[in-house]
Amino acid sequence: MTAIGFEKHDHSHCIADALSAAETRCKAQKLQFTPARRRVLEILLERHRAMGAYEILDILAAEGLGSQPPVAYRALDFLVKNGFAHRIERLNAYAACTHPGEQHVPAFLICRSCKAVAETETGLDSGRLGAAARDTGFVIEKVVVEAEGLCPGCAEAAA
Amino acid sequence: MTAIGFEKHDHSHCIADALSAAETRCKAQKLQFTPARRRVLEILLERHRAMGAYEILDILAAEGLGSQPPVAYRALDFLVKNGFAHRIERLNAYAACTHPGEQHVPAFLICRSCKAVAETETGLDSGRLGAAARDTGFVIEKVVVEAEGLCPGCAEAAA
DNA sequence: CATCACATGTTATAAGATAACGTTCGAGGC
DNA sequence: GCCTCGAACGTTATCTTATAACATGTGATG
Ligand SMILES: [Zn+2]
Ligand SMILES: [Zn+2]
Ligand SMILES: [Zn+2]
Ligand SMILES: [Zn+2]
Repeated sequence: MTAIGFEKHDHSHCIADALSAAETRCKAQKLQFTPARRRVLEILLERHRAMGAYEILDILAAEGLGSQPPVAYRALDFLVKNGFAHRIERLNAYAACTHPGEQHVPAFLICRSCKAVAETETGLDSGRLGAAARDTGFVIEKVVVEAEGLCPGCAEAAA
Repeated sequence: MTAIGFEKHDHSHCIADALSAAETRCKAQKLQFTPARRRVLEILLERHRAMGAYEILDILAAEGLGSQPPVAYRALDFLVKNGFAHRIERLNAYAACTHPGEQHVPAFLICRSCKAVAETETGLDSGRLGAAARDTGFVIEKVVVEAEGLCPGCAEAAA
């Protein structure tokens, strides 16, 4: 039982499921799901939270999968580029995507107290931002939407 | 004439206006608008774009206003905390607020080609994100909305 | 087997940010 | 006038995050 998107759930299987789904998709798209890449995704899925590159690197190093920064950054670049994980700008951290494969614009709810991160989604033309872009002629290619605040649990504890 | 929000305008006066407005507000709110803080805001207004802390520090250093990182970071912290400037997560950079004093949630349009940054605004409950937060009981305190793409000028040049 | 693309190993360094500690200086109380 | 306090500042050192650059391995293709 781990907090995911602020809800509890038994996810003894969902790591394996997500990994095998990733494996399948990599095969289909001729992407190389190498041991380091696979292990980094697995780490993100296990922890089910945002993790810094160096935090991940520490784990890889302890397991003999490499000890230099590029090892972690290369794996993360691969995962992010191919939609298996997201970078969370606000935290300089990374988290496994909760609905990989589907085309989507992720948005995050970040608890400033317990550091939990939930992924939800938004549109590329997120409300007024899209309107502003259309007004000015700006062509949006990517949108970062990250909210910071208190998750249900921490909000209750604080009240 | 400088690009502001992707439009051209003569802003020979707007720097001075913004500075005196800041001065007035600081006086009213008993905030100390010290030389370093004032100069950093002025630098951001002059350049009218997002600038890194070290880029600003270089200028301060050349002018004898201090040469160590905390000098720049302290001034920027003050400006951001009090709404005179914004931090742009995606760029690890800072920009003067284009409508200080007014309570608002800034959103940015960032040109990946020419690096221009335009500030617009959005709501705290930005569309689907707000809905997701309400569904889960998450309490949003702050929202980061940053879009990356091509400004009108660069989009045209690329077409 | 030659070649090419891609992944990896490794070293070094760049870029961004903060911790910590002492000093200065002005406003408000005595 | 003097004391005291807090906010700002000066300075040193260090920490975190990220990338440049170059050498090496390896599997697919023709
Ligand atoms: Zn996702
Ligand atoms: Zn929480
Ligand atoms: Zn603003
Ligand atoms: Zn542009």
